[in-house]
Amino acid sequence: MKPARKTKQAKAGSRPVNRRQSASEQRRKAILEAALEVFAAEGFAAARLDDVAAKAGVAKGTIYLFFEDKEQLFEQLLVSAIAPVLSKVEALAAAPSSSLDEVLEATFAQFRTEVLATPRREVMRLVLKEGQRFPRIAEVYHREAVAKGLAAIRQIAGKARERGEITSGEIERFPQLVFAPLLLAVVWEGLFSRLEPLDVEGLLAAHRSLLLGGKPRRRPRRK
Amino acid sequence: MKPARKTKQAKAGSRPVNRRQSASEQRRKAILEAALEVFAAEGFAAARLDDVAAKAGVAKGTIYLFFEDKEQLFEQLLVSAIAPVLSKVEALAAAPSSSLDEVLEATFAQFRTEVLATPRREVMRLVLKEGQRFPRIAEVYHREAVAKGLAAIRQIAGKARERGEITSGEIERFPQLVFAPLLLAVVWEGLFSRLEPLDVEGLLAAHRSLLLGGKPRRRPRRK
Amino acid sequence: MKPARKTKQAKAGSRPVNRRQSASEQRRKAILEAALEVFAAEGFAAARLDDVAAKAGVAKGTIYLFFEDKEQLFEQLLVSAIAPVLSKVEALAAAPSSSLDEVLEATFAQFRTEVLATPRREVMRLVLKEGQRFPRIAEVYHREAVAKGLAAIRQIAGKARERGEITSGEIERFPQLVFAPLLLAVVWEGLFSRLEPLDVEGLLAAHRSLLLGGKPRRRPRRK
Amino acid sequence: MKPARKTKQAKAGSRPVNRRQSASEQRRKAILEAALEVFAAEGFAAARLDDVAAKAGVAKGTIYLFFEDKEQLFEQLLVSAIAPVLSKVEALAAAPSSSLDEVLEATFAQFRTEVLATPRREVMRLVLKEGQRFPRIAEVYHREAVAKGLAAIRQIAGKARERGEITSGEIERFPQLVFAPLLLAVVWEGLFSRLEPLDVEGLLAAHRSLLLGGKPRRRPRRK
DNA sequence: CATGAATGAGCTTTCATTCAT
DNA sequence: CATGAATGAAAGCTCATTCAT
Repeated sequence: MKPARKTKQAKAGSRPVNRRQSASEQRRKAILEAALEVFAAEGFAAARLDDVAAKAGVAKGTIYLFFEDKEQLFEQLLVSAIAPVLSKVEALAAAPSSSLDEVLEATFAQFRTEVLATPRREVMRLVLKEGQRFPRIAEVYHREAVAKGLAAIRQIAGKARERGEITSGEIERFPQLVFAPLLLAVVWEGLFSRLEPLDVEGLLAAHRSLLLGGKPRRRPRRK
Repeated sequence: MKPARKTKQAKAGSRPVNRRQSASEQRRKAILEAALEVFAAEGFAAARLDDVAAKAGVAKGTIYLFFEDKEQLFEQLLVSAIAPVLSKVEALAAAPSSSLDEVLEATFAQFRTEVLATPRREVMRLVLKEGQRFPRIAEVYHREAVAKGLAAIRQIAGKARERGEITSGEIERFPQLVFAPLLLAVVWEGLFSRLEPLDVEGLLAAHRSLLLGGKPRRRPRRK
Repeated sequence: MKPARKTKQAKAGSRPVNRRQSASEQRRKAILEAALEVFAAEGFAAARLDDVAAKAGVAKGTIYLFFEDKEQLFEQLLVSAIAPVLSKVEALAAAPSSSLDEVLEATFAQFRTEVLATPRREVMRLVLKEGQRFPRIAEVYHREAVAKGLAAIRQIAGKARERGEITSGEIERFPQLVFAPLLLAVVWEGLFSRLEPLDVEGLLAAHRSLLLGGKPRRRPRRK
Repeated sequence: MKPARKTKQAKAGSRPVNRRQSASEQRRKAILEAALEVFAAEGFAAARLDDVAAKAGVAKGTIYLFFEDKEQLFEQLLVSAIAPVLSKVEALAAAPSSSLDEVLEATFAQFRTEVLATPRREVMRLVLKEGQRFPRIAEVYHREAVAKGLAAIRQIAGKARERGEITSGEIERFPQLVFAPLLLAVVWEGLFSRLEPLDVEGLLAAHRSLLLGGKPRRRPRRK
């Protein structure tokens, strides 16, 4: 709660103040980015703030101008990274006409490009790794990402059943089943891709096929 | 890899030697058990060998009679815990006649009773959490558990397809899809069950239904 | 010793300069006052210049416009606080006619109102606490306060002996004996008054009685 | 509460155990002695545990085997040093026949040899310096030393008055007056003896003289 | 002049590892 | 073999001091 973005003069638009603000904001961002890298590589306990500072190009003490302590840095890092995820998935859920297969394909594709291929995948891994020791993080992730994602899947599956695209209610009762292979992909890429690469696109296509009762309508584009 | 398991001569030796060995082996077991508890609760970096020693009822120095250092203890702990898992799954795979649904039900049930309900679930979580930082562990887990498990699933799915129980080859190409909800269950129980309990049995029943193309033959027993 | 008190031209200068000077002087005073509070509460080493700046209502950097560093601030604070004490005691010593008892009563009363009841008591405590680590402070205090005070006491006692009010030369040889209970009062109030309140007025009255050989002439006014 | 002097086998009197115990006790003593030196020289806040460890001839971590943290070390140091002071003064008070002057002379002499000339004088100074920031220390010092000392003085003065050696009740009402020059001596030697040596023996002799109404019976031995 | 963000040396504390007993 | 006291490197955090604005 220290550098509480003093918005005074925000309207006057005076350059120096803005420059200051954005410089401060840039520093904060740099620290968060560096922290994500280091925490992702080492885990919370083994991460050294020295490394974070070095990677961010600031002095050790500077971190403490923005964050109370190591734990706060960690939590704020994850919380701030988790929050903005939801919107797009919910947008997909709200999209009216598309078939279930199309929605799933779009969703899975988005997951691959927006999560698996970006630093966000590290955020997800960190939640997996440290969520048990940082209940607040597990809560936030559940509230902001998991609950909303599952609700969206339920909604999508409900519409699909109404349209007759699927018959059983399994997905509505256990929307986690739709997500499970995404989780597996994140974990696999972190642990085993070096030993046995995983064709995530193929995996998710096959998953869609299963979800639709073995009758996929669209072929996935091979890369 | 120093004190390389002087086990498995239990029957051959003279009594006093055996007693010594078994006393030593008990100590080793006690340390490994304590280590699993502590590592599971704290993660590798935050775990203190003081706590391991206290929980195991030995002096701190004793740990170093059995293990080179903290890292060796951790790796041997996981390696020794991973090894014995495989046999039963492979036995299931080899069982000739049963239907796919039956094999899956038995496998999932076994996973629930043998992994989810036992300390082995902590082993799996530790692999998830620390596998990236301990490539050797990821390797062992992949070789001993993942690869064998996937091979077994492939084999089972192959037989089922030959028998016409399923038509598509998705499962054979991506046996990970069969395993994904198990992974999800392990993760969910660690992170979210406090916030939103998960009916694992129901989840896995629904999963089986999906894998079979939406036509399950057996109803899961509700508890 | 850098910004050496540009005071005492208050009357001669042109107005704007004066206003500037007095604004600067006010800042300096504010810093010194804040510093006294903080140093008194925490001691030199534990005092934080952040707190001083906040209490003084200036930025941290401003302190360095007036003082070279923390140590200079501390020394100048004490030196400036010690200097002005002497005059009044010396005035008392010079007062010709009054009896020893009267002079002592006046002196002790003055000590109670001018030191014990004011922030100056903190100055004295700080000298006690930090004088050993800051020899310059001990020197200044000795030169400006102790030596002059003892000389005054000697002078007073000399006159009293000439007048026959006292017979022995103890006080002249050890004027510290006159001062000792004052010191004790300062220390006691800092450490023990919470546990066992001290009637300082009574103490000093009794002390006067002893100094006069057990024959006090005036009764102290009870408050 | 860590090294809780495990007295097991205390009776068996086996050498090794005793040696161990005394080795541990010696270490503890060494740390306490070193700590007294360092704290006395620097004050609590400025003292570095590195220095304490070096002076004690142990590693930094060793301090933490005996004391929870810096503050505990400081408090235990003072508390343990304060406790044993009382006995001798109380013994003097109980001594039946001696004249007040004799008792005072013995007491003051003892103070000079047992406090002023020993490290105990640093203990007293530390209480003066840090008692305000460590109320527990002020309490202990008040309870163990001050209160008992004052009670003893009161008792002695009472007997003296019964015997007609003194007439007034000042000392009984304010026994602090007897102690004040001792306090002054401790402070003076710490701050000013370099600038102006103090003949403590003479001071205390003169003080005795004043306390007795100006009629001392015994001449102090000049050194 | 005044500011306060930034710095980094320095301190306390922890804990894996060693080794005399 | 087993112990656990001792070690000291390493890490988190503070705060006097600086300097661009």
